[in-house]
Amino acid sequence: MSSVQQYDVAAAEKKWQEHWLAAGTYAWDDKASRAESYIIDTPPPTVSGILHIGHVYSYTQTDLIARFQRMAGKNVFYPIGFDDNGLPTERLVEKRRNIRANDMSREAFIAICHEEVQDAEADFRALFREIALSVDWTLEYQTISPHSRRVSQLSVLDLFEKDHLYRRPQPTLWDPADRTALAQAEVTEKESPGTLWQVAFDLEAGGTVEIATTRPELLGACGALLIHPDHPRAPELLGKTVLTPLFRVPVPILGDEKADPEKGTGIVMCCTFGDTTDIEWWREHQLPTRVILGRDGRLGDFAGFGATDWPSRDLEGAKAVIAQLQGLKVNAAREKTVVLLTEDGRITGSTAVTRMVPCAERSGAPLEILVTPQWFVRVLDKKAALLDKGRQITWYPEYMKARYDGWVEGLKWDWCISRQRFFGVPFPFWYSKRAGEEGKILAAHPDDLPVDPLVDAPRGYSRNEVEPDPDVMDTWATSSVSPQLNSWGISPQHLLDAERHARLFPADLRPQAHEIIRTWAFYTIVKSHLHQNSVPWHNIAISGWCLAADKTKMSKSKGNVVDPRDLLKRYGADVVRYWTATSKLGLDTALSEDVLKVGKRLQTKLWNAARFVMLQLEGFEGQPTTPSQDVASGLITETIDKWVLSRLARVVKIATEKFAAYEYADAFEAVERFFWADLCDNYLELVKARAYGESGDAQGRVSAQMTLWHCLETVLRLIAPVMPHLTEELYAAHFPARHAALGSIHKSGTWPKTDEQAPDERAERLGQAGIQILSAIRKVKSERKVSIKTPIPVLGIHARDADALAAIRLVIDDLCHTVTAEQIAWLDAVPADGVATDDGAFSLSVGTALD
RNA sequence: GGGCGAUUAGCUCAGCGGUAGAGCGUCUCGUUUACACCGAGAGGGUCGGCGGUUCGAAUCCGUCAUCGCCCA
Repeated sequence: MSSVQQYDVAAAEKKWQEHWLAAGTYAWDDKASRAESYIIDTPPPTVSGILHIGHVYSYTQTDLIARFQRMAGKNVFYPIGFDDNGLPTERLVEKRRNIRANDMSREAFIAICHEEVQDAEADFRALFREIALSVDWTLEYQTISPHSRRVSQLSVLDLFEKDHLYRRPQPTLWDPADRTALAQAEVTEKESPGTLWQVAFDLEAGGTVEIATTRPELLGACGALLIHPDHPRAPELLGKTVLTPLFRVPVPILGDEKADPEKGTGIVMCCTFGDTTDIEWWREHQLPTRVILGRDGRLGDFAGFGATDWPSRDLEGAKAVIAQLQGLKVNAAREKTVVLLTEDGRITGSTAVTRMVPCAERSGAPLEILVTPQWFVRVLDKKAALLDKGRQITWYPEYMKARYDGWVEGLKWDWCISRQRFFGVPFPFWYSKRAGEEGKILAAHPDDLPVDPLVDAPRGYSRNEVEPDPDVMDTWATSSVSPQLNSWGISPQHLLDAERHARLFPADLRPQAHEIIRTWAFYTIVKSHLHQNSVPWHNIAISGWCLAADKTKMSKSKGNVVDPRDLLKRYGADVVRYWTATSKLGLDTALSEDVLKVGKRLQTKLWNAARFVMLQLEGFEGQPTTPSQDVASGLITETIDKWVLSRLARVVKIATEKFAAYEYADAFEAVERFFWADLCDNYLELVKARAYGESGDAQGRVSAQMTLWHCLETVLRLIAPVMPHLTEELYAAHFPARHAALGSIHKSGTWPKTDEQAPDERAERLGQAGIQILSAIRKVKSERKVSIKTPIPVLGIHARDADALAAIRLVIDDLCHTVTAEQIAWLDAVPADGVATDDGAFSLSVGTALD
């Protein structure tokens, strides 16, 4: 028994964190079979983000599951990685160091990125250790490490070999601010005020056609007008040719049902490229490509303008217009074009409208669609298979799968994975400059990976015979291979460690925040499908967001951001973990001081209850086995003892089932209720007489001690996933021999077995009689405003029937001490002043002593 | 505009076909030898509105409203 009266949270948490790290408590056993293992594919956090309480929330949720699985006997593979690649890091570095990547050499910039990443990683590592994530730190990985680069490059090689990857110039989402191609998943639609202009085009044969557009600056890129076949003017206009205003380029009027007859004038122009519909029309009607926008988001030199596929009937006039637009950013070009159109008398009307503008999620800049050569992963032709993979994964909560399905069904673009950036994994490709095979794609040999095409050369070629691929991979392209990276195997064709791969792939669990289902979860499913025709994981657990106390998103501008390190300093890790354990998967949760305070109280309560139990066990020399065995062998004899052990058995069963179904909040709630209500408020009170040994009932005392021992020992294990430090501290202090044998309460196999003990319905029914009377007397004494210790000289009890009488006789000795009844009178009739118990089984008379 | 969540006691949330639950807060009481970061008791809700199915609905269906998210 520890003589310490107060639990020193900070000291204990630090002590055990250091111990676990040094002892390798959470080490994965690389000899464990697949069946004995539980594999977690932890998504590596992007280290360029700030440390957020949301990290604590979601990563702790994963840890609760990991700890349960480990204690339940699994060999848990629980790695953590850091995703440091990519644009987010570049932007952070540029901001922090006040530099521009373009102002220095690529090597110098990348070196700075590496430095910044070290600091950010250290912060995350410290936080994750402070909240006691039970990760195996020897498995830590970085997406910039040589192994990660090797696997990422192997991934694209495998896709390339299987023809799932292609590179060609085609319309691609383009972020003019960061000057890079983007994928559909990185687009966010923003509402923006705009104007729908009506612009009059001259029909070649005479007359005019009014079209409606919000983007008149693209007029020079117009390739056709589209009209719905049911439009009133369709019969008259279809097949005719118009001349674009200002540029005087002849374009056809085509019929298409995607032209909304209700919108604007019902006639629209198709340009290179205003939106995705333009691309569809361009493909379907084989329209010419007319490039007027540059990569910097400014109007360019209209290269090719005036040639046969882009002729003008007024070349000089058009060139004068071009000269005025060239170099202008899109918005300025729009204003200028409107001025020119107005001067030319072409604007016949305008309406203020709200447009949905596709913007880059990162930079916020409005996106353009440019034709650039990029690497694309074929996904559009695989929707059915990807939906099928989604069905093979169990989603927690189940309704989150709809987000995945909706995303897959709505895909419009193949997945563009090249980025025109610096800090990322380069593509292992070169383009031949040899005569006769110019432009031929040369892939690196798998054994040579990782390669830097700017430095290395493909086998059989010298550096000056090849042109390196200049781009780097999208950060998702590299972070979506974590299941392959950790299992050392990309595909049956590319296994780096076949045995390890068989043991680790697919994973059992993927934790994931809900807003990145369409990116991270989706891409990871794509990769495993294309590489291995497999799901990457069997289960995916979706976590919600941590909101501020006012239930809004935390944001710097609102000033309601909570630094997780402050929270940890104030409450300690176990209490913060408790807060996490009270909310369910998938749901957003508000940070709540109330809940944290309850966690703090639970911590103290457990500490005190453990002290009390150990006081009663001083000098106890019994050798407890399991509750049911100790009952069977006659060591545990008293009804109240069997009652609490049965309640305990029930809780073990519920907690085990709920935890296994990822319902850790329900699991822990059951544990907490048992501990506080059944064990502390009722059992510990009822058992005191025997535990103190004052009655001289030696066997009754042994039974009490055995029971107390089992209750505490089991409860500590049940609470261990949520409060790992406190339970380890108490287990080590109160069960030193067991603790020494195990090394830690958190080791594999320490979860209470449901077959160690079974609920005993008879004991529960009998014990319930005592609880009923206890409760009724507490009520009487409370109503009469007297202490529970105020003696009742004669407690009269009338039982409804023989069963009730038999039940109450079994617990009456324990009960008398608790309610301070000095004598019992068994009544044959319901007493006149009787107080009935809630279940009506008994009627009690306390006499006049309490009045 | 489509989809998905949420809407239950003052607050935070659980329950998801069979007589409304927990914790916090409130009120009353209690120095009971583990714990006042405690214990006992009390009060508090026509389960967002309206329809429907059912012997019976917070729970299933429809619809509307408000909030949030995802996607157009």
